[in-house]
Amino acid sequence: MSEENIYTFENETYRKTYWHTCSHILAQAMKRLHPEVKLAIGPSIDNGFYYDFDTPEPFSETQLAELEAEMRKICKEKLKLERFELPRDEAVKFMEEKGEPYKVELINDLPEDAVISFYKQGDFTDLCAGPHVDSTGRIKGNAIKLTACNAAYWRGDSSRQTLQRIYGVAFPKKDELDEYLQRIEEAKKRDHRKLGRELGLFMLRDEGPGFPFFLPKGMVLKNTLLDYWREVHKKYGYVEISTPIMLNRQLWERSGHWDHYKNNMYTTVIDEVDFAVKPMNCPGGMLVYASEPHSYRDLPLRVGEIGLVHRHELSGALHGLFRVRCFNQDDAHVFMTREQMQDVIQETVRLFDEVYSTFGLSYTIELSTMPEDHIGTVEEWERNQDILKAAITDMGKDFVINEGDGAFYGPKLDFHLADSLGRTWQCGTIQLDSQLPERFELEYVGEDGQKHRPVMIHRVVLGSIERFIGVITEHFAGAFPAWLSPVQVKILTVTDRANGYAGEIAAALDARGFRPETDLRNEKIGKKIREATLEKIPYMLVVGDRDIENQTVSVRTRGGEDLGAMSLEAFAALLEEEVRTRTIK
RNA sequence: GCUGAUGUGGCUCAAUGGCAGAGCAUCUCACUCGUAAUGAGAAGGUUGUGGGUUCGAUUCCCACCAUCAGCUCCA
Repeated sequence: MSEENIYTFENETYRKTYWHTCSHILAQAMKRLHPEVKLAIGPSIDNGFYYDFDTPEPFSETQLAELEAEMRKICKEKLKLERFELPRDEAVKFMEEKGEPYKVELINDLPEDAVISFYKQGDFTDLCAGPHVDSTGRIKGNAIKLTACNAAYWRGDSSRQTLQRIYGVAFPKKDELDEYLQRIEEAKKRDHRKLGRELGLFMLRDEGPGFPFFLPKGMVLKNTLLDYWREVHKKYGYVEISTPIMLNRQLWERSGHWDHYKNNMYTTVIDEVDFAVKPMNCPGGMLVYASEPHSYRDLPLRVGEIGLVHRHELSGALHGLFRVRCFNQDDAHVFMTREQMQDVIQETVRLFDEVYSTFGLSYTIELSTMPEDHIGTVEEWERNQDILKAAITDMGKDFVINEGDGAFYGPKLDFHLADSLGRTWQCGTIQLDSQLPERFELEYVGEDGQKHRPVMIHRVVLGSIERFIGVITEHFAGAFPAWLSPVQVKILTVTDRANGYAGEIAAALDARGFRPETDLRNEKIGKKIREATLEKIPYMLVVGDRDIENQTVSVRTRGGEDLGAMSLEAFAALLEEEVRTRTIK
């Protein structure tokens, strides 16, 4: 294989190495221009690289441009990257002499047996495990772009000092960099916050930060989504309940939420009793289960709830519909025997697959394990983690482990979907829980006539309905499939002589359960088409004298395709089929 | 919550220490038109909120609120 082929960006390992070297070049440029700045750490990341620096002031755009220029210079200098190792005490001394306290801390925290390696390029040396490309000349200087400078905590710990993180991207060719930047620009156009306003789906106001308002069209979308949700869940044997939005403190103490999450809960006092607005639906669900005796014959018992929950998220974390303080969870609790656990988990994953594929969404799975702050024994946790792992492994699914990120009551499988910029958002989750049944003393009567304790899963597919709407808005760039589209057909009149006919068409479509709208304005047809297209309405029916005479509608799609004149019957059949099969176009 | 940036009609964006402007949207009038923007006119603003500096603040300063990017968090 030739060298050209080894050093290809298609190869993820090489790409990461390339970016890693870029971060060292950035640090070297920084040291040349600002010798007083302390170095922290600079890895490659999924889509580029960054380096954290300790400096009192953030870097201005001008300074970033200067750094970029210096980086280009370093690339041209073709400095060899040379690796060497030092014993721990010498490594510490080396970095102390260089006046790099962060590096000293990193070295000191390395495990006893760690190999402590450095990379030297010209006059610059950095602590680094590597690997790196062999020379700074490998890096294409004019395809490097420093994209942002933002604050980040030293070692990700919010109680420690704030560093300045400089982000960058780099490619082997200038064209590829331009293409990448172009793609980011394009992606911004499908931002659900922008589309949400343009399409009249939802709004956010200063009067209620993090509390979204749904507008008429957004409400149609939401309700259509919920209709679909109910249809799927009915098929999988779920029943639906609704539990109160506020419950007393005693209940939250019993569930453990008061101890673990009080700071994120909205509370109030009613008749001198503390109440909390629910941040989760489960305690209410426990009460429903416990309200009557259950037989093993009833299990697994699948109980769904579209529950409105409130959580006091940090102001800085709010983000359109992706991160809000009040949202609807498509929650469900499945109560079962221990023997049923694997089957129920797999059945749930199949349900997830069915739902996500309806939207053409792909996901990644994370298995989150026992957090420090947990209830239940370690053995119980490990047993439950193993069950989750076995269930998805058996289905041939890949997953990554997210150590210590489980819910306080149990391990979970999280299903992440990506937004327009490739940022991933947790939507679905399956949480295995044997703690709450214990705390709420849930029981069922077994075949043996004795009382037993069930186990349960907490699960959401869409996650937060609000977040899911945000995700699919970006996924479809606002051009929802016809079955979901708030307006499915817009009837556009050529002249006002067609207004009556347009009204009849609309009424006929409405009677068949479609969602039509008319545009009877005294405007040119070109303008009406343009606006309906921008509204991303799947079908436009142009009606004029000719159509009245022939009793037809002239069909155009939002994609600009002219399907020609056809009878209303023919069009309705076409749309009906598309809606029935939930076709994605 | 932390660091930084931003906040001007419904929307997108100008401008200035001295009368706040455009396009789109809205309303009115004319045009009755066949597949991505017809023309003319009108109306619409205490420049996020509250203080301060100044003869005068939308502009400069401070605080707060919200938004944006990132960090942290996300049961």
